[in-house]
Amino acid sequence: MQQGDRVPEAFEVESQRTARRAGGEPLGQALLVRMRQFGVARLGGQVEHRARAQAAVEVLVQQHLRRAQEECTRELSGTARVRGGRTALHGSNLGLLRLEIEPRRDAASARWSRPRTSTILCAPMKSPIRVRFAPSPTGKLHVGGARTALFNWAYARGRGGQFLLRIEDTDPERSTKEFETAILEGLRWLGIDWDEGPDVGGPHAPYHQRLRIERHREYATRLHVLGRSYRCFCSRERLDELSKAQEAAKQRLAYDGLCRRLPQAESDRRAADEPFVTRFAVPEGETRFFDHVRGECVFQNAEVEDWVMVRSDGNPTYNFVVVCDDIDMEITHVFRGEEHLVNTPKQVLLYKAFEAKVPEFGHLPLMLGTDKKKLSKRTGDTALQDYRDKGYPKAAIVNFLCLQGWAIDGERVVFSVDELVQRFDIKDVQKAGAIFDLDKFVWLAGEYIRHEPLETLAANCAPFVLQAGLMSVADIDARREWWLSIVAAERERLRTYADLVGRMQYLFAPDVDLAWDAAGEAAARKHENRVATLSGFQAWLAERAKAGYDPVKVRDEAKQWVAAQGWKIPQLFQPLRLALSGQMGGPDVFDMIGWLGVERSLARIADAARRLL
RNA sequence: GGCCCCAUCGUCUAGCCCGGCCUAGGACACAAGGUUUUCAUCCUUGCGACAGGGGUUCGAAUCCCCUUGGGGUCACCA
Repeated sequence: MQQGDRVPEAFEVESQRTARRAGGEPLGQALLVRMRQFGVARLGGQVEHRARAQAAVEVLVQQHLRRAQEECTRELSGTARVRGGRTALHGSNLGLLRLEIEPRRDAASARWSRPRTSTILCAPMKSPIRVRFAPSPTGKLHVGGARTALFNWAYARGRGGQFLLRIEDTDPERSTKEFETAILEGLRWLGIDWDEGPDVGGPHAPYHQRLRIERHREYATRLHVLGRSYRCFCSRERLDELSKAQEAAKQRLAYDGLCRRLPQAESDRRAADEPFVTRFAVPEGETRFFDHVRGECVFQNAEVEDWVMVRSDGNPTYNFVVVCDDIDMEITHVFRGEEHLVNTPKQVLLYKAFEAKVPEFGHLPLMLGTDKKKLSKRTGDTALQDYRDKGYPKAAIVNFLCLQGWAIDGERVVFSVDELVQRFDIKDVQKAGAIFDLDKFVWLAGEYIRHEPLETLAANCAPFVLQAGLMSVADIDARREWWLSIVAAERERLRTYADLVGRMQYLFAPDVDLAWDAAGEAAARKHENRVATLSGFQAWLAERAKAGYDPVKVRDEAKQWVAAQGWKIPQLFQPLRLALSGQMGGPDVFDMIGWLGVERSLARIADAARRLL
């Protein structure tokens, strides 16, 4: 698992939730659970909340036992029961937990293990889990990136770890401050916060990769001194020819290592007046690493080329700096998109060259377009901003993004961010790529809208109505009741906040020659006596409204009146709906009359009667 | 093409690691019906999958192998 060659000294900590998410309840001292039984493994964990301690510890122990089993199948087999978990958490810094390990059969020897008990020592500690999201400000925040950030964040928050943000702006050509700001803003909008980052600082500042260049150079020098890298003087031309020849010979495309064989003296001499890049000298053998999504991964080093570490202009490349920064920032878990899987052996080799602890990885499945290829602009909106601008509720976006590659339990679809944090585990993410299911996204957005408190919904819709120029802030304030009743009536038809604009546009249109949609007009025209009913109703309403207009009363009376005329309900209502709104569907027509006012309604009915002849 | 990854309803997924509770569960979409002044919501029902082939086993969606299919990646970009 961990390099496949040793059992880690202590496992990374798992915890229930961070203090800040504990819903205002008082928290106990953060405790580390350390177990030293079984002769082979120590299991670590962190527990925070007293009331939850028992359950938390139990979960931890189960999880860690399971991992320990994978780690050393022969030595360890069993499930643990935790007793007396509370004793560990009486506000003291130290505590003891007793474990009972049930007997279990060892598959290899077919022998039963002895039932055992074990004691765990608990001591406070800083959570060692540190994850990061490292976007490159060369474009808007991609929804896939947003999901990666979300998973990293949830992982950290769910177990008392730290989440940091680092801006990978080492490509000066394409990086812009605007994109950087937009990305930060987008993440924050989603509800993601970071413990360390470019704007909030932190003990490992700076968090702009570009500003860490001196540090990167130190690392590069160190590697050079170690003899793990070498200068390469090969010209572009030679490299081009090389790959052309390799392609023709159907060989793999890779640097052939010519300069690796250069004597040191010659390399030093040529370095004085010739341009060169620095390549990493990939050793022989194979490289293993643990991936929480895919399990143990093995790559043959022979397949990894001597990649360029430092460019001819002296700037290090991505694969190099990402490792330097992750080492410096003490990153313990690297969760990122699957496209980075093939970069991983290069990076692992670097960690080893620096004799640094290799983090655990987790390569998230790609988000696919309808063409089953990596989600691109060709097959739909890819930027988080696009969905935000279209008025998708952010909780729906978060929820939906998580659903791409992860499921809370297979039954439930709608869940909150809190639940995500509580339940998310990297090991539960799907290995296969997920096609971005827009239909489901739209449905989910509607689901959130339908459950939002009315005031909140109205506030969320308002910017779109404002932007469309339908109303001003002053209008909304002045006609608050009116505005809210419209939102309330339309909500079940909304899938995005922006949908409201189209739904209520008719209220602001002129009363003559209102735009009609085809389906609505067709529905109205299929009634032979449409003009008669409309005109009849117009007269009735004009008369009736003299006594004041109350939708509830008028609705009842109108229905009776329609029945008395011997008409069928749709004969009046379909043309009437068209007359008022120009649309086929919509809220109750008497509500519409209320919103429009009797005066304007009568005008529209008269106009429709004329147009429907 | 080399290397790597993946494979359950049309789509998102549960189950797979630790084989029997699976005549494979949920959700979206679709279809039918009900409620309704329409649209929508809501409710009920239906349709619908373990890629194929070999093993291992008393038993495989679950473990192993092969085939097929899909994807990723092969920059002095991140």
